[in-house]
Amino acid sequence: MLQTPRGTNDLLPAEQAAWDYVSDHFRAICAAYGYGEIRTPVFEDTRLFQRTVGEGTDIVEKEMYTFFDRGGDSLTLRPEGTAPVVRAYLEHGMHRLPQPVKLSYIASIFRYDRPQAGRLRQHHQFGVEALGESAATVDAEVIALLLHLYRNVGLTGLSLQLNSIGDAACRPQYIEELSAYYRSHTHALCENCRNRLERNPLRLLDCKEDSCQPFIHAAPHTLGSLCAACDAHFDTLKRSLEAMDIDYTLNHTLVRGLDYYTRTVFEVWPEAVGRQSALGGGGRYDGLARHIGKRDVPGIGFGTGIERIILNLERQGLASAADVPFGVYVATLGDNAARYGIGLVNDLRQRGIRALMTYKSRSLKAQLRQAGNLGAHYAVIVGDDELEQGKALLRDLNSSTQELVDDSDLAPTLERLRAGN
RNA sequence: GUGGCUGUAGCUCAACAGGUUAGAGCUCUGGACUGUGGCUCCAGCGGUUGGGGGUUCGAGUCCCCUCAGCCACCCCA
Repeated sequence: MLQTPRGTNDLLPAEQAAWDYVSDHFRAICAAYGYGEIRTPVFEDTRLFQRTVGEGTDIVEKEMYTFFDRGGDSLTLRPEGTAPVVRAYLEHGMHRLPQPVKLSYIASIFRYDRPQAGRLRQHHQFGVEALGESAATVDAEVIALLLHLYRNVGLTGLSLQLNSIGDAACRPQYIEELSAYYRSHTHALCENCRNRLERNPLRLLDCKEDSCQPFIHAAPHTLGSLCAACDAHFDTLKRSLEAMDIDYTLNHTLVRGLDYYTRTVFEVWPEAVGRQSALGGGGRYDGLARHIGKRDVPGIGFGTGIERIILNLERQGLASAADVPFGVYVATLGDNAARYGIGLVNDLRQRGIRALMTYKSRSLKAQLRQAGNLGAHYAVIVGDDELEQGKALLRDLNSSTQELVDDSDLAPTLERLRAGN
């Protein structure tokens, strides 16, 4: 039996309601904040991600779905949402638009990873990017939008983890400081950390190894070595968040996995016990555009996992059931009535009414049972008797009452009933 | 990529210490009620016990491999 590739899922009609629910909220909030939706290709030139995400990262090193097309070009299934949007901004000359340009997206993301609950090889993200403005008030807006989304869909008990990792002016010095500190303790570090020290020192702060925790605690903080400009930027961000009554937790170990981040970095975590997977995260990436084009474009954005939002809603017991749309079931008896029924159903559908009927000859009992199962509100019952009189029985399936209605009144009556539903 | 747990109808689960044709509930279909749903009762459909190999007279049950899901790690969404 063939099945979905590992780490991928079918989204069935019954599960669609939850997706629509969160997607509708996301789109409404984006509209309120002035973010326009953008769609970029599912695959891009492999170099886009190599240059922006960073050669030393897990994504580029071992998680990308990369392939050569028939023309010999190396393409990669989108492993994250930001780089393609920045690419589109540059490609379409959006620097001529009023800045910042605020874009939102709903996109599939692909990463070759070992699957687990809430961790898939193809997952989906809501994301937002504000491009062309470096003011920290934009950072605050982006964070507010994300938390607004979580609040509106009903997620509670979340914590905003916040940090600033500096920029080109001060980060190199910090990394030097951090490396120097760690080099003095090399002998006591785990093997992984010894590698990090060489390859990606910032990630030393991410280590979960017990024996490394004391070093993380004692290590110099990024916040302690920010340059004046970054310090002021972070200060404005904090004050802006406070102005919106947004609580945050300063987390000096939060450095994010991708190389392109500068200054602001943040994640939102579910409150649940143990180390949970982040619901969403993002940050500022003022150096990213340079890797793609000739222009410097400051930017800030977030990505948040749709499957994880829904998973957490379910864990909170907030499964959203689909509303059953107004519907009519046309039950017929006999060949003549069946033909009449096909015409009636067709007419109702042209009017936008959900109309259903059986595809083969079945007992009236079976047809009404199916009408109930399909969630129809009304049944139209037509047999030879009704056909002769030019009438049909209109049955209210909730109240179990029915009346004889003129054929010509049927559709208008149902339209009226739908309006009142 | 590492370690561990799990895997029986569409769903939720049974099946003594290996022993005849692997059961039940729900769902679906039909009937009791030849033109009136939901309740009840009856019946039917539905499984190469995730897949492959091995041990054995005999494997859902034991062993190996493999696939998938889950948990922890890794990492993040």
